Parts: sequence; C-alpha cells; structure tokens
Amino acid sequence: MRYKKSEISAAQIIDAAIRVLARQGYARTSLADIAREAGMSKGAVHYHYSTKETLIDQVLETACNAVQEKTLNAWSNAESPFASLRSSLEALWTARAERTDEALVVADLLAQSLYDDKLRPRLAEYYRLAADQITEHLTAHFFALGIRPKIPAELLPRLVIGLLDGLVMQHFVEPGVLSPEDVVNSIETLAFSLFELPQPA
Amino acid sequence: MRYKKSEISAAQIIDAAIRVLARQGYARTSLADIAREAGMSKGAVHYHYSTKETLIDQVLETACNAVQEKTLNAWSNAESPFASLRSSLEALWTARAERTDEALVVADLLAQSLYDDKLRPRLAEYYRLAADQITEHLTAHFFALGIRPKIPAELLPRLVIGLLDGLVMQHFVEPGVLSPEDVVNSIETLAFSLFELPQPA
Amino acid sequence: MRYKKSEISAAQIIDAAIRVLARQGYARTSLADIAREAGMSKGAVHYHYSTKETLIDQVLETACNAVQEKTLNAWSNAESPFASLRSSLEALWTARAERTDEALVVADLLAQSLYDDKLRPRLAEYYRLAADQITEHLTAHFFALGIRPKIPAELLPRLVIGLLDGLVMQHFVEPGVLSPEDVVNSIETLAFSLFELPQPA
Amino acid sequence: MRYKKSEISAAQIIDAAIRVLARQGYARTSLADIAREAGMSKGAVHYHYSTKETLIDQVLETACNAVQEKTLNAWSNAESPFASLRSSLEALWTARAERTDEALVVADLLAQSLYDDKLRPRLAEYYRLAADQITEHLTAHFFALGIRPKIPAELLPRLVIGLLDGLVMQHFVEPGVLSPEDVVNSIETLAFSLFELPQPA
DNA sequence: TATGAATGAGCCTTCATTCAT
DNA sequence: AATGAATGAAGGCTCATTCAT
Repeated sequence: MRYKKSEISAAQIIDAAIRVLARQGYARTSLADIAREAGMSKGAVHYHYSTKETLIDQVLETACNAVQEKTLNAWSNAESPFASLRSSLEALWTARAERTDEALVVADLLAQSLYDDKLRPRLAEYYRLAADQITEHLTAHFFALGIRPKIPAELLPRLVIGLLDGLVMQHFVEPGVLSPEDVVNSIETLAFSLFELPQPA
Repeated sequence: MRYKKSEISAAQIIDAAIRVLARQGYARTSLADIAREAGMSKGAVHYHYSTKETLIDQVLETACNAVQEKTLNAWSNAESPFASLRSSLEALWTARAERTDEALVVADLLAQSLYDDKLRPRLAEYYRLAADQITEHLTAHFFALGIRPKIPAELLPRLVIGLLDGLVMQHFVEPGVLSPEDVVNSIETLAFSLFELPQPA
Repeated sequence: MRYKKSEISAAQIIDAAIRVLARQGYARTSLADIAREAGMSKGAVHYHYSTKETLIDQVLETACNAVQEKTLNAWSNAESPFASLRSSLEALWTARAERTDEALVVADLLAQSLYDDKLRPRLAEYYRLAADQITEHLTAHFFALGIRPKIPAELLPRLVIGLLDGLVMQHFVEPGVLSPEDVVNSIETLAFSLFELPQPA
Repeated sequence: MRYKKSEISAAQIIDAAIRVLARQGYARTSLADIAREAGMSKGAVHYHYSTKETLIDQVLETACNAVQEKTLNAWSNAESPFASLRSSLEALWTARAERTDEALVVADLLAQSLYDDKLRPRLAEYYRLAADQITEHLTAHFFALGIRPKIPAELLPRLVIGLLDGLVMQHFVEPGVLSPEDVVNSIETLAFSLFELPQPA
C-alpha cells in the first residue's frame, strides 16, 4: 500500500483539524474537537502529534500548500500575456475569497503567528512562495518581452499579494462591500498602469 | 474631580488589556493576565466589565479609535496635493507598521472576528471610517481639481487600505522583507499611475 | 415617627429577601439578588445585617411568624366543635399549600436547617408554636368536653402538622396529585376516627 | 472483570457525593468536595459526569432507590395482617428517621426540587413508587379480605407517606421530641381507626 | 445611613497532557 | 496503533465581605 496505516490516520487528523479550525478558529478549538471530528480518541491524536504545537504546525503547512497549489493552476493557460494576467488575478482572488477551509485557516494562523515564533517562519515561506509564483509568471510573460514596471520588480509580487490579502479581510468582515468583479478589474487596471500599457478596449 | 474613580479604573483596565493583548495575543490572554497588568484583582475587572466579551469589545473600540486618530494627523499638512499624498501615505504606513500596541490588537482581533459575530461589526466600521478618511482627502485634493482615477472612486480607498494592511502582515511576519521607503515609494508610484500624472522628478 | 428610617430599610430587606428566596431558593440566592430586589446596594444590606447568616436568620423568623399568624385566624370562628375543626384544617392546609412566599421560604430553610445549627432552633420553635396552637384549640373544644383521642394528647398536634407538611411537599412536587378537598376530607375523617365520634351526616 | 473500571469509578463518585451531601447539604457542597471525598481529581469527576446537574441527578436516583429498597424489605414477613402492618410501619419510619445518608440526601434534594425543574420529576416518581409499595401491601392484606378504609383507597398511601415524611422533619429538627415508639404506636392506632377495627389488646 | 469600588476565595468547567492497557 | 481513564493547571465567573467616602 501507498501509505502506512499510521500515515493515513495522521493525515485524517490534519484534515479534521483544518475543518474544525476553519469553522471555529484557533482560539476556540480544542484537541478534543479535532479528535471528535477525526473520529478518534484524544489519545490517538496525541499518539500522532505529541503536542498541540506540533499538530498546528503541520496543519499550517498543509493549509499553506493547499492554497498555494490552488493558485498554481491559475498560471497555466498561456494565450496573450494580458488575458493570462486577468485570469490569474481572478484565480488568486478566488482562492482567497472563497472561504475555503484552507484559506481561512491560513488567515487565522497568520494572526496567531504574530505571537508564535514557531508559526512565523512557515508563513514567511508561504509569502515567499506566493511571491515567487508571481515573479515567475511576470518574468515569462512581461519582463522577457522587455515590458518593465515602474516599481522595483522584486517588490511587485509583494504588492499584489498584500493587496489581495488585505482586500480579502475586508471582504470577510463585510461580505457585500467588494464585488469580485470590481476587485479584479481594479487590480488589472492597476497592473496595466504600472506597466505603462494602454488599457485594453 | 475630573474623572470619576470608576472611570479611571475602567480605563486602566482597557489600557492594560491592550498592552497584554499586544504582547500575547487574544488566544493566550486570560482575564487574570489583564488584571495583573492593571494591578487589580480579577474581581475588580469583572466589576467593571461583567464579561470577557464586554471587555474585549471595549478594547477593540478603543484600539480602533487610537489607530484612526493616529492616521488622522496624517492628512493635516496641506502644501501641494502631491507632497501631501506622500506624507499621508507615509503616516498611514507607519501607524500600522510600527507595531504599536493598538495596531497589533486590531490586527489580532481582526482575525478573531472571522469567528466572532460580535466583533465583526466593529471592524466593519473601522474599515468604513478609514476609507472615509481617505475619500475625504482625495475629494479635497484631487477630485476637486478635476483629477480622477482610472478606477471607481469609491473603490480606491478600499484598495489603499487593503494594500497597507496586507503589506503590514508581510512586514510583521518577516520584518526585513519590506523597507518602509520602498513601500511608500511604490504606493506613491502606484497612485500617480492611477491618476495618469507624470512621475515627479 | 413610629419606626426609625433604619428600621424601615431593615424590614424592606427582609421582605425583599423573602420574595427572592421564594422565587429562587436559598441555594441560588445571593446577597446581590436580595439587594437588587430591595432597591439598595449590597453595602446597604451589609450595613443592616452584617452577615448573610444574620439576615437569613431574621428572614426565617419573619417567615415563620407570617405563616403562624395566617393559621391563627383559622381558629377564631367558634360554632360547633365539628364545623370549627373542619374550617380550621382547611385553613391550615391552605396556608401551606397556597405557595405563599413565606410558606415556601419556611419549607426551603427547613431543609437548610438540617445542616445549619443556627437555623434549627428557630424551626423547632416554629413547630412548637404550631403544635401549641392546635393543642389550645383541642383543649377548648374537645378535651374540655371530655372528648379524648385514642392517642396521647400531646402527640396529636405533631401528627397533624406532620401530616400537613408531608402532604404539602407531595403537592408541591406534583401539583395535581392531591385535591385540596380530598386532603381536608381525609384529615377530617381521620380526626373523627381518632375521637371515636360518628361521622357527621 | 465484573465491572468496568469506569463503572466502578462512576459509582464511587456517586457514593462519595451522597456522603458529602448528607454531611453538608446541597447548598454547601462543591464538586471539589465530592472529588476529594471520592479520592479523585475534579477532572475525573467531570470525566464521568460532564455537569454538576448530571451528577446530582444520578445521585438523587441512587438515593431514592436506596431508600425505596430499604423499605421494600419491610413488607416481606407475612404473619397476621396486623402484625405485618405494625412491623411495616416501623420499617418505614426507621428507614427515614435513622438519618441514613440516602434519606438525608432525598430530604435535602426534595427541597431543592422546589426550584429545580429537573429534579422534580424524579421526586414525583419516588413518591409514586412509595405509594405503590404501600398500596400493594394494603391490597394483599386488607382490601383482599374485604377490609376497607373510611377514606379513598388511593389516598391512603399518600397520607401515610406524608405523615411519615412530615414527622421525620420534626424529628430531624428536634431529635428528642418524637419517640419512635410513640410514632409507630400512633400511626398504628390511626390505621386501625381508619379501618374500623377494634384496637388489639 | 448608604454607596461604589475592590478583594479574594471558591465555583463549575475546559483542556493539554500522561499513561496503563 | 489506539483507547479510556485520570490529572492538574487554568479559565471565566460569582459572591460574601470590607472599606473609604
């Protein structure tokens, strides 16, 4: 078999944890909640992850990867650089705004990381990977064509991510206030402005 | 007597709570911690705020107001619209990135609000006020001069706030990654691009 | 004035306490509840009764007296001994079963007295007085006529009171189970049997 | 293993609770007291009974059953109906007056039930069972012989119980005031009077 | 005489963790 | 590999009591 039985259980626990954390948030989630959701005893959870810290750590890694993977698909379709940019932005926004369990967990643990030194490096890596994804795309479709932005190239992805993350929080706090269309349109306009390209018709 | 004894104590508790929350985060802060920081007994805290919820509510309001007030000063100096914009952006960034207790508390409780219906409205109002502040400035210094952005005017403040908030989280997670200068420069450039103005020399 | 202001307040507290105790029971009643009901501060309650114990003691005395007084009227109407007996039994039953605040408080504190040495003597006196009341009546209307019961005369009142108290608890626990008519009828029959008198037509 | 470990512990807790409640009364008994008496941690008590309510409920049931069972033996010895009646009354009285832990707990929680809707049904059942026990005996030994009381047959057991309960409270409040002999004698006399039987020599 | 503020012990409950099985 | 039982430290909250005013 592909995974040992033990590994299956361990993964089930992580999945259950993500579900519960997405539903209740870190501050209100106990190991008992997670065990119940995973259909196991508290003891079993401790068998696989000896501390809550270890478990949460693993949860964060899994959740980050999941979000990352989801946005990865965004960059595949190649058409024109412009069409590609738009569909990518759309995907990046959706992956965050959709309230998937994983995105919620990342958002919640992001805040936890302000006070938890163990969590912070993982989030830093998450940001780095996300930025790299964007950089890669920009390099292939814009920089390679000689199209350069008005701001430092290494800063651009950080801005995009920051903008998306910040907007998503506003979206969560007051769901109606930002229409997805407006968001994507605006970011697109912004991107074009930065690249000194004429707005597409 | 300027303030009643009771009001002083109540305010001391809020201040202590903000200090402790900024240090430890909501999930790790108990009423006992707050009482200790305030130099009072747990009972006294309960005397002034019958519930942890009530207290946190008040804390959030105070913290939001503090952050708001800090950025309010940003808009005062009038010179040219451009100089004003830059100094304002700088102030907005600093107010958030400086790791003041209040800004940290707002960031933390923002995440809590994902799971706490009582907190959410307060944060929504916070966003609204912040957006209004920006709108007001833009109206006076840009719209009034006939300078219009390429994106819907009511969306612009939301983008600015989103961008700042999002960047600040990256800054918190990995302190070195964004230099304040770069951030402000970039946002300024971005703003100028959006307004179709030539970059100042 | 008849009462000093202080005495009025003290009495108001007792009355309030009886109302609250009747509503919530001793185990669930705090001094704060009583103060609130009395429209005073907790401090004021403590000014008049320095401990909860003192207050409860006073409450019990007042409640006992109230119940006693209520049954006292029962013995007034003199007609025939038999008619008098019946109406008296009726009054005794009603005073207990009616769920007046005072009767409830006595019933509740009676149980407390099992564990509280301070309360017990008061209850003992209450029983003694109630027994005396009955004895007096029996002496005047029966013994004086040479009608003697089959059981020791000094035990009879105790039996009557016990019977009433015991039945009243059943009545409280399951309100429908004993009709007041049945109860009075039965006790009357019982009394007549004890006195070897023929049942009245 | 005859009993599971868990069941043993659960039973030990109930037993400990009965002991403590009998000693201190409901109003003065905390879970910590019970845990200490049971030789366990507070956490263990909560492991077996998730709520104080649940625990008290179980305690009441156990105590009621214990009292019931004790009086059950009273009805076994069959000799003559008259001798049987007397010995039964004696047993009924003793079971209540002896100050067994269980009887005290029932008496205390009986009072609590005035303010606790969860407790009341259990006590109602307790009364019903006790009444049934008596009815059964009366049916077998008196009604079956054509001996009928002067009062409604279904009321008779309620009167007996009420009388015993009420007398027991007097007995608890002032231990010396009622000699067991007197009580049983009187009730016996009372019973004979009700059945229109000649007093035995 | 009365209040408002404060205390500290104690209450019920939750929870991460341990451990024998 | 997993469970059930148990622990003990907190956690939020209640409450009788004290005391300056």
